[in-house]
Amino acid sequence: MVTQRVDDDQLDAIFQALSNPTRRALIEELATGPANVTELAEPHDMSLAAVSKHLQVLADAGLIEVEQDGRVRQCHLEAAPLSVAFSWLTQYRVFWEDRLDALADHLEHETND
Amino acid sequence: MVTQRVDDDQLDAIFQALSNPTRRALIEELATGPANVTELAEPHDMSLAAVSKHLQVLADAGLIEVEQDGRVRQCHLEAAPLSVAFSWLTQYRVFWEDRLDALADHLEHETND
DNA sequence: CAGACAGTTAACCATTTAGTTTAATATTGT
DNA sequence: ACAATATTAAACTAAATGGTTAACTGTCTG
Repeated sequence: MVTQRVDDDQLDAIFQALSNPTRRALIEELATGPANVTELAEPHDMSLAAVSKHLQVLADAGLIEVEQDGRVRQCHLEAAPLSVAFSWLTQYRVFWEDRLDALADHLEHETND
Repeated sequence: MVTQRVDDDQLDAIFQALSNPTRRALIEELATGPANVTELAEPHDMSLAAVSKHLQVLADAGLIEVEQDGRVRQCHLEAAPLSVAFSWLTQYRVFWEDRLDALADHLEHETND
């Protein structure tokens, strides 16, 4: 098993990038396939410049890659950083699954009152 | 299967809370068991007030619960919000696993140059 | 009761964030 | 060359963040 050395700065950037609904929506859109900036901006109720900045944040966190093709920029999702965030959370998975199981049990035995 | 309806605000708060290294460290500490504010603050190179504010952020995001016992506050980790963040990432798991597999394959075939 | 202890609140400050609008840059089609 | 297209950059603003110190509140103990 590959133990990845993940530094705080990377996790900061990834979670920070994920903490905004517009950026999460952009990720959701990009999960269906690559798209350029104008396409990505279209459904959002803000200026193109604002979306461009959000994409910059995602790119800085490594969550997307942008490649220029003439005058359009094609953006695509990058897998690795999402899995880094996932890995961090996985550390605590056993903990929370136990707790949620316990909660479920508790609620089950409580249904008769 | 339980499809949980998770609103943007909750995900905002959870990912925002996770985007700071001090707060992630606090979660790591609390994963080993409950602790009070003074105990949690001790290893951190900042004022108690600063740690108190970080704990408030975690509590607002639902990531911890605080119960007062005399003059000490015992904090403990809450399972549900971590699993909410996990669930959001899981949506894209198939996507990124495919990508990472493809990358691994690619690197494997590239080792001979 | 006086003082120590545990912690929060308030007021402040510097920096970052999320948005705006208005240029500026590069590319493409006529 | 010219105008349209795609996008970033710059300059600005309001609000949020992460920290400080100092004051305050509540609880325990001698």
